[in-house]
Amino acid sequence: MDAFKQHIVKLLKKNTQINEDEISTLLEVPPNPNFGDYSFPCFLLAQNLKQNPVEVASNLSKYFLKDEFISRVECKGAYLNFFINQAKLNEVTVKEILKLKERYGSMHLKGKRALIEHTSINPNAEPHVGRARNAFIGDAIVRLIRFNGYKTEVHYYINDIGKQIAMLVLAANGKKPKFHELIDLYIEINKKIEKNPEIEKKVFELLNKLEKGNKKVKKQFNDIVKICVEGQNEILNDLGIKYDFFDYESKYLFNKDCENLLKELVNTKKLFTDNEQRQVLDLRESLGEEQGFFVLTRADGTSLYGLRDLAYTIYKIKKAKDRNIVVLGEDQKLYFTQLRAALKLLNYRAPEIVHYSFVLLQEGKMSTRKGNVVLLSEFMNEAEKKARGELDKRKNQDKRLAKIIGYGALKYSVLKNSPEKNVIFDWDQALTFDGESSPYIQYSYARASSILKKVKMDKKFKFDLLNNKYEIELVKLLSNFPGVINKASRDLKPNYIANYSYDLAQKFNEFYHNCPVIKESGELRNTRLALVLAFTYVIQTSLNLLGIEAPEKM
RNA sequence: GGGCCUGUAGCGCAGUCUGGAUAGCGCACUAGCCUUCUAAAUUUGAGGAGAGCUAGGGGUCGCGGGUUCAAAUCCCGUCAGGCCCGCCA
Repeated sequence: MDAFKQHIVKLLKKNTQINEDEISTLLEVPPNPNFGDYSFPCFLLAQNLKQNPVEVASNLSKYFLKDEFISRVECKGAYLNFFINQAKLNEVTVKEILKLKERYGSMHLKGKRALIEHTSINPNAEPHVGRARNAFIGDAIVRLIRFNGYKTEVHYYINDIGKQIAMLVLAANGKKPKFHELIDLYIEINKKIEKNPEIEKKVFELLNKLEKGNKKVKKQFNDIVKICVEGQNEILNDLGIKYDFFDYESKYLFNKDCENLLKELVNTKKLFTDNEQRQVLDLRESLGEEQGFFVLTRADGTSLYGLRDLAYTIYKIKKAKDRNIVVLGEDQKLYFTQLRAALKLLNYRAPEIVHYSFVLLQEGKMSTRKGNVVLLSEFMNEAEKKARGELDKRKNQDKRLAKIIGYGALKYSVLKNSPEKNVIFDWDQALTFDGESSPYIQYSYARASSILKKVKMDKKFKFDLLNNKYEIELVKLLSNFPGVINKASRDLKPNYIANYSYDLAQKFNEFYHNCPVIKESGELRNTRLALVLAFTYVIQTSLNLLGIEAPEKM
């Protein structure tokens, strides 16, 4: 509807002497379609003119005539309501979609490059559903910016030298555990350490040997990390989530990056050694007394996570030409502002950040250490099982379909929520197949596909025939898609797309119910078929952007 | 103690950035419809299934104040939940 809005803005500018940007923000979509498609509130203008707003609206309305884009203008109270030429919108929208197909809605950027790091789960056990939130959001963002034309590389950061790995090395005791056994080992060793803190000393001994380059210890760490990374990746791949680069934290420990970085930081004059012999960056200028200290090394000079991550982030900044994005949990908010401030001292532009809040359980927080988690693999199995059950009821034998539907439901239940909201995990809600869920959306696509398979479309359209409220609302929503993509990409919020795709599916189902296609004939049938086809492109695109497949039959 | 995020119907959410005309949606609940083209069932009727449609009930937009012609939306305060605050990652 952009062309229509621009047109109205121009007309208003001519007649009010207000500048375009201001008109554009004032111009709104009325709450009720009976009030038109666009509405201009005259309160501000009335204030400037020192006149009654209702009179201003009524005077202004005289200047607007019917034209190619506008069918009529009405005033209602202090509002000037514009009704657009629906036949024109139908034609512009449907033709555009049929021309661009699955590219419709893209921002069509050229020659841009983006880097995104997401998931980056600690390699200590199987991921739980809380961690999956990072992967789903990250993957959806990757799909979104790729769709918009960016050449995109996806990174996964592996904290392969942490305390947790040392604990697992100790727990494994020279054996090579299977991936699914790691979580129990991890819980067990945590319990042991809690009972007997002496064991923790051994953990630090291992870490120390590792940092000094002890080959045997290095290999033990590698073995555990490898099992973990492979296991995690298998699960994520099964969900259709892929990475281009796996970046190992150890690389930044063993190469000279951290050392060089410290030298660079000396030049900022903000680096000091505290009275416990740690190297600390003073960020009080931007972050205040409470949170202004960013500790980079231990007393013995070995690096802390912050320093290694700073080195890694700079490496990414140098690779990312246009957009550099990272997805992190809400627990890292303060940490990230420190990182950002440190980068600023060095004149680097910090990555764009997407924070998400934690998934909680009814009984409280999830903790891998304590073992009170819902594992992602468990969630996936349940989702597939439920979908299988539904398919059996319908005597559908398609093997892949259970995953498409089950995993779709699971991803959708995570992605539909705004990332900053805490979510309390609930099996029934997470696995719902009705209402606001991905099977509902997929179903609408399947219905539309089925129509298209049964009849052939002639390209004899007559767009003014799409004139009942179901058709009109469907076209309008389709025409909003590029705007939704734009916003989602600006704010890095896949939930906008999730919410949109549900609205669209709902509008289609209303249309489906009220507007027969196959039963009709001639131009009406053809034009409706074109609308159905346009719908399938858009709904498929939006599902794909969430990492959800759209099946033609279900 | 300090900082950031969240609070909208019994439950789960959208709307808050960019203030605007009766606060939307889903689940659950009540009453209908089913006609297409997904699936299943039936094919006279009746009934069943459904991830389908329509309508209905249900709201102090956490609470208090302020700004404004106009506040769920902006500002201040307050309460509740989540996250963080120097050798974890």
